Amino acid sequence: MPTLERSNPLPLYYQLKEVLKEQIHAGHLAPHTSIPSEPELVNSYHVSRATVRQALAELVHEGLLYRQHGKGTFVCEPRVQQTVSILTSFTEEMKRRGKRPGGILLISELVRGSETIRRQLQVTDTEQLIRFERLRTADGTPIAYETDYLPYPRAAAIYGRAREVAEGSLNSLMIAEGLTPSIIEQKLSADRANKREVELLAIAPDEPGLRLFCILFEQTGAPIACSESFYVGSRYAFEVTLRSGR
Amino acid sequence: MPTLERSNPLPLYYQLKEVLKEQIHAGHLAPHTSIPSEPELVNSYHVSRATVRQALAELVHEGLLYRQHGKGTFVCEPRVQQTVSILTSFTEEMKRRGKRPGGILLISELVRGSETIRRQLQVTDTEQLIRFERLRTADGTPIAYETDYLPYPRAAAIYGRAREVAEGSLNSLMIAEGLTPSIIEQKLSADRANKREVELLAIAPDEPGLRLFCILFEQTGAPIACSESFYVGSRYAFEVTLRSGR
DNA sequence: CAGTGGTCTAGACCACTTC
DNA sequence: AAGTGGTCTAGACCACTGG
Repeated sequence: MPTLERSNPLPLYYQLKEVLKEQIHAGHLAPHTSIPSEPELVNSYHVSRATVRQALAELVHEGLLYRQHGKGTFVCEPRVQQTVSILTSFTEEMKRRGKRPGGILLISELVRGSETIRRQLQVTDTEQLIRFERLRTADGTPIAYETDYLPYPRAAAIYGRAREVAEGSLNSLMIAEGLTPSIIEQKLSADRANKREVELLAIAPDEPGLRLFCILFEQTGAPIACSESFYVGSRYAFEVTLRSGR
Repeated sequence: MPTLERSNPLPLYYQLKEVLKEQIHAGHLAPHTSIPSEPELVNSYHVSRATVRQALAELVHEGLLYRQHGKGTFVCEPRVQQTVSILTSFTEEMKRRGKRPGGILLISELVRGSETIRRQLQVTDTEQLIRFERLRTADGTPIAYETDYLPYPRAAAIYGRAREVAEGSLNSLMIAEGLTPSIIEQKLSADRANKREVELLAIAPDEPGLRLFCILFEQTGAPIACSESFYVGSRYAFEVTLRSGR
């Protein structure tokens, strides 16, 4: 049994979480089997009950465990453990699905942008917007056509590293530059492709697809990016797993 | 200032949550303003710091508050406070959007069902499935066509109250019968309508729409229902708000 | 420096489940 | 009755933020 390190800068409850996660993912704890009780964990790891409970509460929130009053704490089924994923990151999602993510950066420029987008990004009247146009691929097949907007003076570092966006890693680039998306607001509708999309995605003009509008916010609610994408219907479906009673 | 009742069967941390929620929704605490600090709440409500922290932690999880180490606890913007809602309940979602939800129960029957659906609902070889077919409307306009499946012996009470499903409240009926959906797995793709959908929804044969496959699970991961729906693209768009770093 | 939230302890009592 | 998780207390020390 691994032990928790008090010299480790990571908190004890976090270390305990990692240990339990590791045991679940390694298959040492099968779905619907109970994990050790709170007093047992207290004795095994030499921490207080409050620390154990903080670790367990977070794992319940993350969908790895469920608890039943008077009975015990149990391991969730793998399907329940899935992360929520209606495209927080195209690149990450493709990897999750076992596909090779790729892309082409078609345009990167500074523009004024429409009033709607300016309002969404809450820019002042004189500020400009960074605009990227990207073709996104999975295993080499074009899947979607995406346009991204970021507020210029704020995301200037991103614009300077535009070449890296070509590889499809805008999301990780934003995190690296200190613009961490914490809230994602999305609107998803069925639509037909426009001319440019038909051409670049090489599809029939009446092929149905999914149009996704997306606004990213920081934890505080400050907008840091927005995007519009068209996903070819026959090549991509969104998957979402939600846990209620959070 | 409201006080917490120790005679109240509801836990103190829960009562404190309700008080804070009430103050936020009433607008007494504006977005990005700080709420009282932990010691202040301890003194005001005569509870321990752990109780205060449990209340605050849950409100952070629900997207009502955010915290900054060393600075304070702040009220999130309304948009961040939105509930995640890619259709956990059509009826509830329509109310949220200010539309009058309605529906027509076209069919309620017991069937064997396809092997795919039987596998998803994990029924034994001899068990039957309840099958509902529903037209779902908002302000009288047909929005979607939905087929629901539930395992028969388990959801027998639902079948007995099938008439109530007509009003579109299958979700609340399930909760009332002790089948509480806790995890929702959804797959959303762009598609064309089939003949029956074209007819019942009164749309053009090539009108694009959203096809939603949905499986509901209990907290334990046991499946309790699944459904397939077709939403008319020009009449409905899905909205999702996600909070990462949960 | 004082004030904030982040982590942690060692207890206590209760409600629910199982036997 | 024994074991489980649910709630609650009264402390403690730390790390981060601001003036």
